[in-house]
Amino acid sequence: MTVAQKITQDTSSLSRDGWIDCALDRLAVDGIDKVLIAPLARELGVTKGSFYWHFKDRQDLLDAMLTRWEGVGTLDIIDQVEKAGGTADERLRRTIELSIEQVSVRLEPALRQWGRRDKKVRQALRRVDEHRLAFLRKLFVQLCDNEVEAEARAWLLYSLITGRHLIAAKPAQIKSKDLLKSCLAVLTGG
Amino acid sequence: MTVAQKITQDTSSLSRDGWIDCALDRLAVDGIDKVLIAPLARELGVTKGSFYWHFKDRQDLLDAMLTRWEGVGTLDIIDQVEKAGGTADERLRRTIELSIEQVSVRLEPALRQWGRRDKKVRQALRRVDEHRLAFLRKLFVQLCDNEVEAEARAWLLYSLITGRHLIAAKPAQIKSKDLLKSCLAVLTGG
DNA sequence: ACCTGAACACCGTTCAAGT
DNA sequence: ACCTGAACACCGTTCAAGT
Repeated sequence: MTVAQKITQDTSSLSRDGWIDCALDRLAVDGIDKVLIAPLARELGVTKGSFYWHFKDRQDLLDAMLTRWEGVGTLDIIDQVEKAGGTADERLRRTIELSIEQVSVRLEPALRQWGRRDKKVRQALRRVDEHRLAFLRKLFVQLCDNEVEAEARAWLLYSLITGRHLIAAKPAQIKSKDLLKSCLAVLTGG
Repeated sequence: MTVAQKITQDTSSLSRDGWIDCALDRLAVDGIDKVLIAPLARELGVTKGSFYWHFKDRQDLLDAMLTRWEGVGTLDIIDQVEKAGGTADERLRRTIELSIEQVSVRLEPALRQWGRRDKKVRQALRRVDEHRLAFLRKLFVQLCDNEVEAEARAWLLYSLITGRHLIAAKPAQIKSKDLLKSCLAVLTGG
């Protein structure tokens, strides 16, 4: 590959990435059905026709979005926690702290809803969920020394982390920001 | 109101209900953004124009769908459990059994995702979620005699009930159908 | 290589016209 | 009272034509 070709390709792939970035923002805010070519084109200052140079069709863009999501920002938390080390208890506390700080609070629920209709998305989610659940299970096994109980605790905590934003109520006895901590205390102290 | 007027109104409201039924089915299967007038009209065998006799616009249909959802099928489980009576432990077990049997497994997650974008939907969900969480909290208080801990347990269980369908993994140590039961055992046995 | 512009089918909305 | 049919704006997709 010549330098000219490489530069050209980099530019082209930057342009593709531009569409993907824009589309992921839209997914996080409005859901997959609002990821529309015409509005994205307006936002990027080009015509819709130009989209079809970079992508075969709308599905091609959706596939690229999924690949991007699975490639970055899904394994960060586990890596960070493992690198920091500590006891199982400390690792669990660090995990929920990082879950709260996490930026993709809006992206992941949108992706989960998308996954209810799209098999490829479901499969990508399954890989991520299994990895995270295995991590949590491993930590709970060290605390309760029982595989079945550890699995139940892992599912309870992971359901709370992933599902709490879909529950519209506010806790009555606990401050919202302390909810995860109080729940973890129940799961580790029991 | 004359009988003729009543009959006319009933027919009209049946027709409105026909659109709403159809739309709720579509919501459950494909999400709110696939609740489109033209496809619904085709399914009902009328033109799109007729839609605008029964509804002001698409938003009017969405509002009617929400009202219908909040009116029916949200308080059933709690009513059934309370009517059957029993200890707090028995009531919790009945609650999760009925949650598993529940038909609206697909409708409610779709509605929750819709709620992330629509304030009215979020408010309706909040009323339902608060009612259900208060019910669970009340039962857990009888078991652990601690308001904060009861709240944490209620959130853990409710997150699992509402959020488990969005997690794409399958439990490794537990059969899928026993997951809720095993998790409840952790929450009541601790 | 990358983009424009026009074309076509489809959906939301309106409204005059039918029965 | 209830529906049709045509109209218009908007989005997905294609493709010939530009640079």
